[in-house]
Amino acid sequence: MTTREGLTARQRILETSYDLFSQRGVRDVGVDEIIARSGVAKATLYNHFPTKNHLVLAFLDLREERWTFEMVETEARARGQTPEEQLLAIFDVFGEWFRREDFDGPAFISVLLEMGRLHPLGQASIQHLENINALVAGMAEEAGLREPHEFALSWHILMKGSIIAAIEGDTDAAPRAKTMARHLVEQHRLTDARA
Amino acid sequence: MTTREGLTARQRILETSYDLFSQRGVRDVGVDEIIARSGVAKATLYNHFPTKNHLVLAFLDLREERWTFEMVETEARARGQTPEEQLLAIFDVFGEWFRREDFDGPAFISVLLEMGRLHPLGQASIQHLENINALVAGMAEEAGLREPHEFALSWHILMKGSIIAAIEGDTDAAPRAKTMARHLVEQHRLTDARA
DNA sequence: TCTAACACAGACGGACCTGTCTGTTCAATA
DNA sequence: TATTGAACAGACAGGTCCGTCTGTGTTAGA
Repeated sequence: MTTREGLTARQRILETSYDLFSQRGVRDVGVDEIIARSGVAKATLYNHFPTKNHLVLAFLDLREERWTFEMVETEARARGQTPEEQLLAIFDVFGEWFRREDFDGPAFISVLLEMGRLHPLGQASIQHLENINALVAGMAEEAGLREPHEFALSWHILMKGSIIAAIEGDTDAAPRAKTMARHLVEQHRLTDARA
Repeated sequence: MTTREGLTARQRILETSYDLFSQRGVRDVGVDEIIARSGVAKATLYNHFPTKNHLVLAFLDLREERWTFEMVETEARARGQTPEEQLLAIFDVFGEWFRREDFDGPAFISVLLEMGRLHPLGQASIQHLENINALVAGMAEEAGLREPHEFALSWHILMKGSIIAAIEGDTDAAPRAKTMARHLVEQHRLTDARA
């Protein structure tokens, strides 16, 4: 089952796909390149993933696990003492992500724009984006903010906008978004008077 | 030079490309489809545009003319009495754009994500996005806001974020962004006390 | 030792892509 | 009328892509 490096063929395929898809997009990377790079036979790939679309779906799931949950949620929760601070820490995590030399860009948004919202992969991406929304809404609820769902939708605009800005080259997109995010939190605090 | 419908071959090619590229992205549409749809010979297309990339560049220029200037700038300026109102009116224009049945999504961001920031088409898209930034900065200057360039970068985050949210399905992304935009304006007003 | 499951290697078909090429038609102009 | 430039029509080459297929090797367990 396992070969050199202690990874199964399926794992090697998925790891290679993760790297290539993240860096260059799902349309620019063909199965032949994935096969060559992961040192796997074509039949093996198609044994584990019936079509390329299935492989992309597996990639998106893995992306959610690593990016949404391990990088964004776990890191943000670890950096803040209070739920409010944890929310704001998302943009500190973003700031470091934006500056990494291997900054890979937004997988869900890229797939959504590449494939369109009607395509199955676009639909899957929308679902993953909604999961991010639910995550933010949950943290807003923990922070005792009012209208956590509406809050999350606005918050997510800041997240997505700052990511695109970072790709464009704005290296300070994260602190910029964080400032706006702070005002949004203030607007949603129950104890605060409404503007 | 001109044929039926009074359009030159070049114009027909560009109009067809505009519709197809806007709706489905530059990677999903091949030159054969553009030829068939615009009723033009292949040699004619390659007479006017040396490569497909040249055609995409012409599309991006046309997009800037129609979307950035005619739709966003002109409409926003027409709807507001004061420069501040004109800035905020951008999100009213967005609100109507998002709800149009032929809402076509963000061309510059899509091409940037599809091709990558190093590709010539990605570079061209970044340039067009920076032109939007300059436009916003100019309007901020007219409104007498402090730090118009920094303001524009934050403002643009709201624009881009709301567009992605709209594609995702958030039909109220525009008013949501407008609320945050209003607070951003307040933060940059000279006459206002800082927080 | 034999067998069954898995993985490797790579050819192949059919569809698509971009860009080039040949040849024809048509309209304006000299 | 003759010519010239532009566009039409479509075959074609060279490449890529996805997915199928055949055949070989390797490993684990009965």
